[in-house]
Amino acid sequence: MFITLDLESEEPIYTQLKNQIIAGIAKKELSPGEALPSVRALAADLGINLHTVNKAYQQLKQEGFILIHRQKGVVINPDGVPKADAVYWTELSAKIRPLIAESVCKGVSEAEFQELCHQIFAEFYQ
Amino acid sequence: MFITLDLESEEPIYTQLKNQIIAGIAKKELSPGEALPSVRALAADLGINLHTVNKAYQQLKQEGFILIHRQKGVVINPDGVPKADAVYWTELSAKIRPLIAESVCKGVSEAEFQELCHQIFAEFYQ
DNA sequence: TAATTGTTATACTATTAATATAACAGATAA
DNA sequence: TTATCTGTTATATTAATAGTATAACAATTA
Repeated sequence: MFITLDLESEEPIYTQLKNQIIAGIAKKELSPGEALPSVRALAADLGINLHTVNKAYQQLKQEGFILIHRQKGVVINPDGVPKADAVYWTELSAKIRPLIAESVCKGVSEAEFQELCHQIFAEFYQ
Repeated sequence: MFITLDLESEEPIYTQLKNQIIAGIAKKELSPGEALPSVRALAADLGINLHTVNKAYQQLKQEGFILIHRQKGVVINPDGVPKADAVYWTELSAKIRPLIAESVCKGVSEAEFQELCHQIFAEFYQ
């Protein structure tokens, strides 16, 4: 599980970190129960601050991706990630809608959009 | 063309404004060449500051959705919105990828995801 | 001449992102 | 016992962004 950060990006560091861990779980590079580095170890490894890693971990915990034991450390949720519920579908729609609106304006067909999504799904099913 | 803002939202006001104008173009509620309110008029109408509207307009201009004539006002691009190019496809992928990664983690199948996209596309082709 | 247009400039408040230290409490290893 | 490591909490600072508030400018139009 490699993590690469773009410190010049407009995307906050903690968001990049969150998304890469989520991608790692989706690609099964990270398995349920598997340990993640401590906040201090990962911060040192990535050359960033302890609190930036902690912010990413706290949000991942809040969303059910990981568990944090006070003295044992951080692990990928052994029970798996909570399944999509109605709230998640609503939030997902709200995130995708502006992307589709812009695509429609720019002449992207539904088939082209679906093909792009298909290719991205394939990245997670290797 | 109705615009509704959620001043409590974490989404910046100028972003909400941008997205609703883009959605208006996608739904053909706004046609090429059609005039938009002046920055002052729209700001007064929405109860927000002139500069917030101006920021949205400037970004829409930068991305080719609208034209701004110094004394004539603001119009939807009469030549239509620039078609998707390689850069746009790359940016679109980067925005969709984390959404798909999270969906995969939460047990959403590709078919379910595609169906959601299909329904959203349908909103723009009524 | 007066009003309206986009534009620019300055200033201020509030929030967020990121960093820097420091300390605490509980568990574990020497 | 002591030292170390864990997540956690607290405080402080810097930088950037979002939003607002005025004010003024230049060009067009009524």
